[in-house]
Amino acid sequence: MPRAGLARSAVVGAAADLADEVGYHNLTMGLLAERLGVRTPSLYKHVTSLADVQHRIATLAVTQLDDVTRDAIAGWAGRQALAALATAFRDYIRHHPGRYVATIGAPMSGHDDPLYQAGARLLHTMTAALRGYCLPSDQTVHALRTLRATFHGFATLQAFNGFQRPDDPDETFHWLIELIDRGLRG
Amino acid sequence: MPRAGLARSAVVGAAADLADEVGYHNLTMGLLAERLGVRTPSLYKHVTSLADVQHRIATLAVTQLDDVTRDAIAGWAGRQALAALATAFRDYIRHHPGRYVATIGAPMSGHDDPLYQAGARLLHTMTAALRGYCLPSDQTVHALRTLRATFHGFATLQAFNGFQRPDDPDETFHWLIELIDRGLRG
DNA sequence: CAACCTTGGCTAATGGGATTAGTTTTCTAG
DNA sequence: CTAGAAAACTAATCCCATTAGCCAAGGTTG
Repeated sequence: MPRAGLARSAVVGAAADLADEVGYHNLTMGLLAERLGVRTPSLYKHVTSLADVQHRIATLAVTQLDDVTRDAIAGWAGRQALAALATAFRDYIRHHPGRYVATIGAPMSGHDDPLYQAGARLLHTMTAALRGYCLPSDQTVHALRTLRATFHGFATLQAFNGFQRPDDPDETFHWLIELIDRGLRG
Repeated sequence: MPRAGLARSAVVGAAADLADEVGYHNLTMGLLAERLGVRTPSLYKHVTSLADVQHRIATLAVTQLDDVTRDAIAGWAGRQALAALATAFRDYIRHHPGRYVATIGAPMSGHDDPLYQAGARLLHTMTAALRGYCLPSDQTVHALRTLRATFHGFATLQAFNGFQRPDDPDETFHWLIELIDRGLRG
């Protein structure tokens, strides 16, 4: 048998790609093995289970999400930063729907879980994006949660084709950003 | 064999209860059959598949969600209506986490799908809740989508235990309502 | 160079969940 | 009282995750 020369990162990367292509819930060990040119049980030399794969996809996604949002908000403040953050978020989800679904409700073992740490970094980035609004420190938590909830909700609706009417989702998106911007002042 | 005397609605009801108890993704045909005092294959006399059960749970959930929100906003307008709507939404999800998860990304076949129709009724109810803000008609769509996205996002984060910090989610919730209220004026 | 041993792949087998086929029992209408 | 529809049941199939146990590849070490 010629060796496939797999590395864990290659397995996770392929799994993430596959999740984006076929949908997170259709990602199966058999499919992943096929994509890697290997038999299903061989995967268990690199990952411990399907749940493990899913957890790693989630971690990858949150890490990448932090990267792109960090880039996006660089050099902006206030409403510009908010819009940049939201747009980066949405674009990532549009291009990586499977990865994104992996992050929804992904279980975390504790504070030393890489997924937790990636999440903490992302939260930190989002905090930076809000800096321009000069919120009182006791309100930052609420603002962050609001942002998370809003982006998440919008992304989910869009990802699952929740906008049935013909009206342009982009327009709604900008409308939403304006609303939050107004709300964060006042 | 004494007959269990099942009806489709009883099956779906038990499935919804079970989903709330054990978690949507742990709902299995075997578990459902056991709950109903019946063997697994017998269920197929009442529903066509697990996907069918899931779809029916989603429809039930959206219908009930419409009922409770409709009751909640009756007699209120403006910010009161908004708060009543949001609170009803959240309470329902808190009490019925499994049902709620069923609605996330539930596939719909078309405009004659009962799930679609329940969704349309709910949208109608939400429109009524916003009436007090006297929005220009071309903005109603955007406002509705924003509400949906926001509630959905908040509910998801709460359902999946997304609020890691010790700060009170209730406080965030009220903060969020204030923010939207401010945003809807202006 | 050759024995070695770790690594990564394979086949075969197990177990659980969904679903189908075919049979039997219970009601209910006539 | 009986026939036939409705609703259970048992047995069997298929798909997927996972485990057990075997084997080759290829670097390492004397």
